[in-house]
Amino acid sequence: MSAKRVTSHDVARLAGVSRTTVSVVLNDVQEIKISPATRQRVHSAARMLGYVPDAAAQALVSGRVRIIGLILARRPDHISSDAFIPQILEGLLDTIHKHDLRLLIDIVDPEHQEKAYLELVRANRIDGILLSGPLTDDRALRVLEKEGFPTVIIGHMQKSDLCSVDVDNRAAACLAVGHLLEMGHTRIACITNAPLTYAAATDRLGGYKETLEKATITYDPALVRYGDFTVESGYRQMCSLIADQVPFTAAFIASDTLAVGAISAIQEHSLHIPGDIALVGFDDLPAAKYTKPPLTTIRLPTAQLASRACDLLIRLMNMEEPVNGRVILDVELIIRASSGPRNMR
Amino acid sequence: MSAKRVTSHDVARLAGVSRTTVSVVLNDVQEIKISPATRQRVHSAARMLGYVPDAAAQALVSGRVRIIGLILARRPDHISSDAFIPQILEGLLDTIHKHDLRLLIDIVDPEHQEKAYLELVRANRIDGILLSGPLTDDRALRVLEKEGFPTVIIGHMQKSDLCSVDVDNRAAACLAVGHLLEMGHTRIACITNAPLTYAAATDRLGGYKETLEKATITYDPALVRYGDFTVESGYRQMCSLIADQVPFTAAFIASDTLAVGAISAIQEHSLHIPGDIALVGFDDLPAAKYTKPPLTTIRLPTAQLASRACDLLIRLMNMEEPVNGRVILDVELIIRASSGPRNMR
DNA sequence: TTGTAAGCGTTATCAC
DNA sequence: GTGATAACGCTTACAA
Repeated sequence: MSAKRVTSHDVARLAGVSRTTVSVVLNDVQEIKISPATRQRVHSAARMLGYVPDAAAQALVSGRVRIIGLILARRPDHISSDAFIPQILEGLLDTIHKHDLRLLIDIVDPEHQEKAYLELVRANRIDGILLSGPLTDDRALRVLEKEGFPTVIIGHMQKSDLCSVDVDNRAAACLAVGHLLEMGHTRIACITNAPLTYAAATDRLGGYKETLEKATITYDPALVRYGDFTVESGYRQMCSLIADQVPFTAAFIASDTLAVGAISAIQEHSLHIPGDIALVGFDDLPAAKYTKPPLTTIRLPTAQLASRACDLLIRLMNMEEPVNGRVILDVELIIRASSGPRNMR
Repeated sequence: MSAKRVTSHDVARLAGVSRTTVSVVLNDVQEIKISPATRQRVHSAARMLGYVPDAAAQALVSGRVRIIGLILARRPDHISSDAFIPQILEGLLDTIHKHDLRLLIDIVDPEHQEKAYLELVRANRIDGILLSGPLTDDRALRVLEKEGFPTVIIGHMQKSDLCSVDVDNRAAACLAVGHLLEMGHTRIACITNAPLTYAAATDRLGGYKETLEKATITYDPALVRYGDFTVESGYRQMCSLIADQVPFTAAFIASDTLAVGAISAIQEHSLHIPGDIALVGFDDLPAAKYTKPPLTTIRLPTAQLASRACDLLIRLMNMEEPVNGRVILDVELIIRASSGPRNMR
């Protein structure tokens, strides 16, 4: 069936040297001087045979597998439409390739994340973990933290000293709502991206409240709805807002996904965006540019988040104590047509 | 730093047995009878110590790493907005988990795919390969084919006997264009999803031509444009079609991504969809449901494609010669508002 | 400078 | 039934 494996032994024999020499030459060990001639012979023998060292053998002896584990905590029914996953991958792959690492990916249900990654670690399948998603601070994670296993969170986790790379969701929400204030709106509704058990949802709602307070606008719970990740929930909650007849001229939708649903709801009620209701979303998903009208939103630097997290992780893996275990990246307000000035009717 | 690794030795000692017994018990080797009492002792010792066998050691001795490699051939600048990636992952993960496998993912530039996966194979990092994307039939791939390394293509590759799971792009295009014919259109434009060097693009264009021919409509090259994966190219090519003033009342856009751009172009020219130009897309991306108007399109069973490919691969890995090396899955025409009947002006 | 030998943690083959 | 012992392919002291 498949051709017999080429081992360092074969290379050694062809080059007329010992396996040690092969290893030394190919790993470019500086301490040991090898004559250029031998070096050359080894290299060409290796190339000729198409020799690639066995990863398992290397791992067994070195204790490192050169694989990073990316654990995505996602609800199973939301994976297929998760626009962040490709962005995270994009951010990761450059760095990973540059360091000659590989990426092992696993998606776990946030409800039962527990052992998924602990087993990866225990089996020595990965040298470090990148975590993304709505994480609960579970036992497994605390074990890793205590053991000092290289771990970086893309996003945030409460009550944890693990390294993380995140945006300031609260400040970002302030930016979004502040923009609506500037456009002259004072009755601003809010639909959260998720239930408040999710930290990001709480933070974004917190930013919303804070901005209103600063502008001495009383917080009105009647203008707030709680979303649930999906387009449908955006649609539903916007319908609910409109149906309640509590007047508002703008809305901060803490997720573009939900905003798409909200737009649909608004237009079904024959209301105009931004004339009747101005909209600001959150995330700047690829789709945001192509909604009708294009959606003003907060751009999340997802790829950079991932790439910075990866850098941090690699430093942890190399035992260089990271200078800064908590990185906060800036977001950007992307102004498009959905957030026009208040309609002067 | 991190706690010392728990080995089978530790488990053996705690259970008061030999390492062999530990291995036999934990791997549930049927041929060797172990007394229930010892069995029990081993299990509880393992659980107590949190023992997980070292993957590298297992791999070294068994020759299998229990990892599947997913190679995505993608242009680097298109990764972040590739809506297929999450769908593929979704299709894969169930099967992978069920078989206690892991997923190693790598994204390679289609231009320089060559060695990326060959090295993974040579280093024994993966037991099988899943390939997705516009593949060129490169040398590396032919080597793997000759060696009989378990490989399955999600999609299609010309001149290759590798296993694959795909849709019939030509038939799918026929479905799309046929629908437009049924709606009374006879002047139907076409924008391909990609340059014709990509097999899927050729096939879809072929289906377009075939359907017209069957309806005895002469193929008019002036109505055909060649897209290039991006929203922008969809926009540009639709502008070009409109600018040329060759009359048409409908268009088959062989990718939803491009269709989004095309919609934008049409509306910028103050034309109405479907009144002035009816549209059918291809792929049924998550966004298709939320364009304005919602996009009629061909639903690609991406997740199933991936999951079937994974099944096939696992059978290959287990040396069970697959019954059927070429699987073709059905597509579905999703009729939404963008493909209304011809405007009776 | 190069080769010899030990050991990484597991599984598999045997005697016991 | 159970326990030594030999592989798997590599790296790395250490010896030559």
